[in-house]
Amino acid sequence: MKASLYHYKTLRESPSEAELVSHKLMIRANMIKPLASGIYNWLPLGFKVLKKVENIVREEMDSSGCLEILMPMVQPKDLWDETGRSNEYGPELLGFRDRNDRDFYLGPTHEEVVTDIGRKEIKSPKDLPITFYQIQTKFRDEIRPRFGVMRAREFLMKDAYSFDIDEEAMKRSYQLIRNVYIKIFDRLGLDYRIVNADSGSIGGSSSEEFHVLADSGEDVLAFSDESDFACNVELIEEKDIGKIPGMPSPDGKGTLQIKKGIEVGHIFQLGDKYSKALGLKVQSDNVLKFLQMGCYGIGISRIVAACIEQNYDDKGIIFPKELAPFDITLILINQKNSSIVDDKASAFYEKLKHSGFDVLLDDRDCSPGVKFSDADLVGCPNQIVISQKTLDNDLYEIINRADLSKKELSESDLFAFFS
RNA sequence: CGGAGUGUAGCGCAGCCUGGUAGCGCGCCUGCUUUGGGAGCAGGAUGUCGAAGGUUCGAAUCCUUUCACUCCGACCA
Repeated sequence: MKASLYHYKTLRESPSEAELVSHKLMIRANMIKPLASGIYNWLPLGFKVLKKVENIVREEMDSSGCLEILMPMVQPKDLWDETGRSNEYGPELLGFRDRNDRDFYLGPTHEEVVTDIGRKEIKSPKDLPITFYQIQTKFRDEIRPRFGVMRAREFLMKDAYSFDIDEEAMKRSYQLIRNVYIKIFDRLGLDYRIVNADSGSIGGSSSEEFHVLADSGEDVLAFSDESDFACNVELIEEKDIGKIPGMPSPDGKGTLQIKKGIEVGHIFQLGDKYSKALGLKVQSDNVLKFLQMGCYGIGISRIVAACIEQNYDDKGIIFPKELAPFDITLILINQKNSSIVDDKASAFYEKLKHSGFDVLLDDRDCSPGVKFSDADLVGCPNQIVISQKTLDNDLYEIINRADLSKKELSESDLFAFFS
């Protein structure tokens, strides 16, 4: 992509409403633009990153055998009355009425709809196990949206739902998806923890959350310094929270410490809560059995913000390789007055593209400082400088965004460096 | 919903106290010069001063109402 043709416009100052680092940087990098409280436009650069997260999640879900579907965002209130959640979920449900006086909600989650699909599609134990998932916009009328896309009212989520014949099988499905989640978050390059958590209004017997560790996190996690034990302190009596640091771990291994986390994934063993409420059952061994369900969420848009919370410096975002909007930014110095720089860069750009790299060619007519600053701000992992100086020596200068170290390499060394 | 704050050009802000018809920096447009870490000079465009009502000869400024946005809290797969 040529920067002159891309909507590559950054802000020097962050708007006053932004408080969180990720929110400020996303706005300065022109990734997102607010439309209303908790409702955002995703502009080209931000959308590109969002799609990278989405694609990683999709790839891993697909390869584990989950089946992608797309459920409607608009859901009939009747369905929510069947499970009783139209009351339970409360004012977070944004509803409206159609021209025939039928009530609808904008979907905050899809247990009801997917269970309805289940009772229409799953007729026999032979149809099991099966897991459906979707990547789709959710709407929750949060009491207080904040922190940009971190806690937005409208946001992008991957939600998956497993169906099994009995509890044992359900637990297997749960474990399988738990492992998929581990793969996903490893690939995303995030520092995260899996913690026991409260199931809240989704319900079910047990649930675990995936948290990206960050000081700006809204959740407080307690975990052992020697074992895998970890939990969300929402499970602990408030008066006891202060006593946690230094306490022996409940599993007997190590002592507890506390860190803040951003919840980016949550997996639940739902049991038969929804299958009973909506009558989802099949005949097995001459008896009708309610299906055992699990549900599994990942906050796609939240991950973009959480990733930035974990990867930035005073110059801007430092995207991990898998999420960077571009692999390489080519920075042209004074290309306007040097046709050699211009020609060489164009040829090199094509070559990199053909080698499979996603490259941003910064051919804008502006001073080098602007290009360097913008490249640092949007956080692509590598910058390659092309100037008369480097061309005279037949070298390319490559700058590593993470530590801003510089290296001069010949073209062949450079390709070797990237492969 | 309780508490606090902010709305003035695309962004950041001043002006308001003490009423006199709107300004600064960045950005944007034009031209010339410049080009290795947010360039210089010259010229230029852009505002229903969040909205409505009131007071006044006159309101960005004072009063009332209202809307939006942000922060703290409660809340939150």
